[in-house]
Amino acid sequence: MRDSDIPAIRSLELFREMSDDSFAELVRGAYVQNFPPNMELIVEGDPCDFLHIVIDGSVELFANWNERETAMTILREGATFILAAAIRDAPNLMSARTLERSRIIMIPAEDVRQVFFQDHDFARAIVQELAYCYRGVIKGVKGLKLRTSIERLANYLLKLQKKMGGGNSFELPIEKRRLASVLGMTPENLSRAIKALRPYGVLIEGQNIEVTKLDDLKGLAKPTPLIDDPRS
Amino acid sequence: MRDSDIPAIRSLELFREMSDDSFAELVRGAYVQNFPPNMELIVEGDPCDFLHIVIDGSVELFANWNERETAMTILREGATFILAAAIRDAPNLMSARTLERSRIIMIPAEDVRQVFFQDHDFARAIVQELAYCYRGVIKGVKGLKLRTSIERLANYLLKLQKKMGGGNSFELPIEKRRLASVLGMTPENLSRAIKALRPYGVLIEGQNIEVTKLDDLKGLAKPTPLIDDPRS
DNA sequence: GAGGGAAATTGATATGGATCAAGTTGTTGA
DNA sequence: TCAACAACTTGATCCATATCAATTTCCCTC
Repeated sequence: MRDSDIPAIRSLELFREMSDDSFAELVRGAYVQNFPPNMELIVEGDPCDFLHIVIDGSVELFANWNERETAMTILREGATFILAAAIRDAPNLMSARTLERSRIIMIPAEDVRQVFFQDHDFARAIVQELAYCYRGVIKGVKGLKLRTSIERLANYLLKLQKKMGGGNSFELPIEKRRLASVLGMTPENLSRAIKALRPYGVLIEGQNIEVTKLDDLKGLAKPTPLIDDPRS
Repeated sequence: MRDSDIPAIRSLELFREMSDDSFAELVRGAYVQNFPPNMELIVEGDPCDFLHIVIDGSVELFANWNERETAMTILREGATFILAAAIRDAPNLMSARTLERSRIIMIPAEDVRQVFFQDHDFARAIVQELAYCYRGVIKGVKGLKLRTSIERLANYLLKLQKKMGGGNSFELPIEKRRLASVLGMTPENLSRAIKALRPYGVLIEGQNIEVTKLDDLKGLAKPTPLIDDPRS
């Protein structure tokens, strides 16, 4: 690991409050690596040896069953993954691949469990992070079971629009076929869903998104913090 | 709380390893109560004041959006709920209602956070429990996104059969309409799915289930520990 | 700047699952 | 014991979404 990485890591929520000693111990055993796009970092079913953290780039978590595949989520800088498996010393439930050139920290799961006991603040941070992830998945299930695919798309766009600063023009950060999979639909259907949002002021051309009639879109999407606010 | 409740609580995984002092502190502030069937224990969106644990009976976690409702899961003795919300001091993402007469412990969330810091073993148990719940939800999402409703039903039956001792005759522990909702389908569709499993040796009449050709059913269900094993 | 390959779109069609409308069975409580 | 109500089932139909096939667009590489 380069020394220049350390401040960025230290400033992550997971490590911000812990003691210098504990942090040093975690860093000692950690690897930081650059991966090319489309690199499989971990495979579903394999034992979990490292807690991973995305420093830069993006990573797709996905799962397979019976020849089928689905994207579970897309992670960006600051996100941790495989925390639950690392804590339980259990096999990974999801695979992970980079979507672009990405920089990843890998901390031995054993070290994480170790430092968890030594450092109250780290323990608190871990449990907060885990609870945060849990709630994120619950929100995802609620979206899947309670909404149609068009409603999910509409809410995704609203969330993205907010994240991108609230303007009415912004960029789609991922390929459409991956977005389709995350939202639980086929690429073909996403295309049609996009067209179906035209009357609500949504225009998507390539990666460019324009959202004019925000209120109309909200009227369709009916966003609620209990599904759509990642904090909360 | 009755003194006679204490041993049962102490023997739960969450409290088994902790010190007597810490346990006493938790118990001091806790309530144990019997609730009638169909009682709303908590409401989605409300602040979370208590960690709940089912001692006896069963509880349905469910969620609503836009006039629609879905069952997220059914909990039985030993299960905790609203742990993540309690830890994050965040609003409940799900509502809960009893399905039958049930006995529930309620521990003030504040006490849980307090004792988390005092007692390493409790902290470890909390984090294990939370990671367990997280992985449970992930498995649920995988089932929802990767399987058809008939495949979900088939896997549900295989899991239940195993849980009930492995015989080829056992009872459905919940109403079909709730099972339908948990599995992400309508009651009408569950009826048809049940009929569609006849050729695979499944016969369900009322609450009675008979599973003859296990191998055929497994051939259809293709169970995997990465979705269907609650431990793992 | 042309060629090739992947991604995206479009149209046609199939299908899983939802909805609606009766029935039927089952349960409960007076 | 029976009335009343809820749960379940069944059939008919509808709708959302998947699938299949054919282009078209985009992007990357040479």
